Parts: sequence; C-alpha cells; structure tokens
Amino acid sequence: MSMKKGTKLKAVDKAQLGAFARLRRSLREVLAQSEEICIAHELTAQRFQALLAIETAGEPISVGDLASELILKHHSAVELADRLAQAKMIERIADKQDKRRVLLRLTPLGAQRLHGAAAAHLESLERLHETLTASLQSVKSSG
Amino acid sequence: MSMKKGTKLKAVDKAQLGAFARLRRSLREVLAQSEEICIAHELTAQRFQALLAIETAGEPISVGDLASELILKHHSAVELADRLAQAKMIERIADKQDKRRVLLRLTPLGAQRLHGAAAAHLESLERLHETLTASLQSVKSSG
DNA sequence: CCTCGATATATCGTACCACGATAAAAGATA
DNA sequence: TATCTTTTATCGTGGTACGATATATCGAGG
Repeated sequence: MSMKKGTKLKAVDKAQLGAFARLRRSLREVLAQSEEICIAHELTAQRFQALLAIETAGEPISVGDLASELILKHHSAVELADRLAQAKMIERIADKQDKRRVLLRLTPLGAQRLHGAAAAHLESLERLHETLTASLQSVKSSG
Repeated sequence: MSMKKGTKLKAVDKAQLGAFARLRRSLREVLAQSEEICIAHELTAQRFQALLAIETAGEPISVGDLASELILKHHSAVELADRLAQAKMIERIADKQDKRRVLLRLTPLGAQRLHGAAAAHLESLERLHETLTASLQSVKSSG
C-alpha cells in the first residue's frame, strides 16, 4: 500500500474484471438453481433458509436469533416469520421465561418441505462445488 | 437408486443438514459483504452485476442479452435497465441494424462506480475464497 | 416499589427486484 | 401481403428488506 492516495485501490484490469464477472455469473447460476429447487418444493429461497436455520439450531430459536442467523434486521425476520406462519410452516410460541421473546418451531408441513428441498439440494451439490471452485480459482489466478 | 419409490430422495441426516445450513450461512455472509461494498459505492448488488455484465461483454449488449447474462426474464432486465438509466449509470442506444433492439452502454458515472466496487470486491476475495471452500468441503465430507 | 434504559417484537411506509400477462413495434418468412 | 417470431416495454402483484417508530417486557438503581 505504498501509493500516494492511501485509500485508493489498485485499478482492475480487463482480464480480472472478466474473471470476476464469470464468478458472479456462476454464483447466480447456483442461486437460480437453488431457487428452482425451492419453488418445486413450494418454498422461496429465503423461506428455505429460514426453515433450515430454525431446524438446525440446537434449541428453540427466537425471532431475533433468526435475524442474526440470516444476517437480517430484526423486523425483516419478523416479516419472514409472518409469511412462514401464514403458510403454516412455522408456529410462534411465547417464551415462558422471557415474555418479550417469541420462539419459532417448524410445523410438520414446514419440516416436510425443508427436508424435501434439502435432499434435492444435496443431490446437486457435486456440480455446485465444481462450478464454484472453478470460478473462484479462475479469479484468483487472474489477479 | 434402488429404492421402492423411484423419485424419492435419500433422507437427510442431522449432521448433513447442519453442514448444509453452515454452507448457506457462508453464502449469505459473502453476499452480505458484497452488498455492503456495493452500497458504499452507491450501487445495489443487482446493479453492480448488471454494470459488470455490460462492461465485460465484448460488444454492445442488448436488454435481452443482459437478461440472459443475469438469468432473468426479459422484462426484469428492462426494469433493471430503467433504474440504471434513471440513475445515469447507463444509456440506451437504438440499434441501427435491428430497430427492435436497444443497446446498453455505461456512462462515465457507471464505469466509475463499477470499477470502484469491483476493486473493493477483489480486495476481499481471498477471505471469500477461504470461507466458501471451507464450507463446501464441510458439506461434502458430511454426506 | 418505581422509574429508566435496554432489549425483543411488531407495525407502517418505502424501495428494489422479479415475475406473469399483455401489448406494440420491427424483423423474418410464407 | 399476411403471418409468425423476436425484442422491448407496461401493468399489476408478490417477496424481501430497510428506516423510523411503537409497544411490551426485562433488569438495574434509586
């Protein structure tokens, strides 16, 4: 970092930019395929990940915990929980210890959707892995 | 696939589900950080990727080409182009050869934003690479 | 006990993004 | 010319996320 303007970053050359574009494109492909699998299981990607977070948490998870796990603001998690509850995939349970908190739990429907979508995702994991590692490698070597 | 119900997938065990949850969490971290960098450069992630696609295409790119590159429906690309044009980051140019087509080109402002954000992204690429490969490896080995 | 600041959840309005359905203009073809 | 296709655009809807704000509860200090 021995440049005149301390905060200025090195300019990006054409090859680097192209490789980076291909990485982003790969990422989009991965997410598009995931979205497709989710839709096939009557889920959106966000709802799938929310169910995943709720299910894999060791203990009952609160709305705030969900926000933290999904890197969201609290109220965004509230809204996500609203939609999931309306779709009968989760239930809100009052926390006996701390009456401010609301715990979230999967319904049988939610669990069924989650496990179906997760299994389908894992089926295509191999290709995902190859796609991503190749793109990552390509960007690194172009730098 | 020697199971009674041909289309039924293998059930996912707890360890696998947990590893997969961590992979999705890593992916979210990567996207959240990217979003943050984009915001700092007065972009959203979608606009950044659109600019990237337009800039790295060899020749002038049309709305339809953009849709294809971003894995979007045509009209979603139209809307994205609308927002980018309104923000003065791209220009629409009528195609002389085929008057149905509209070509997209970066403005100096768009190019500046793109290169700034791209440079910032590449700065943090090393960490991104480690995060993702570790998570991918973890899921694979849990399967 | 009571107030006060912090924490947890919820609500409201706004914006971005993406889609299906539909339309209009221009090219391609019979 | 008439028709079919391609390309772009418009309209209405829904999912997601945010900032600002509100309400309830908890916990600490007086």
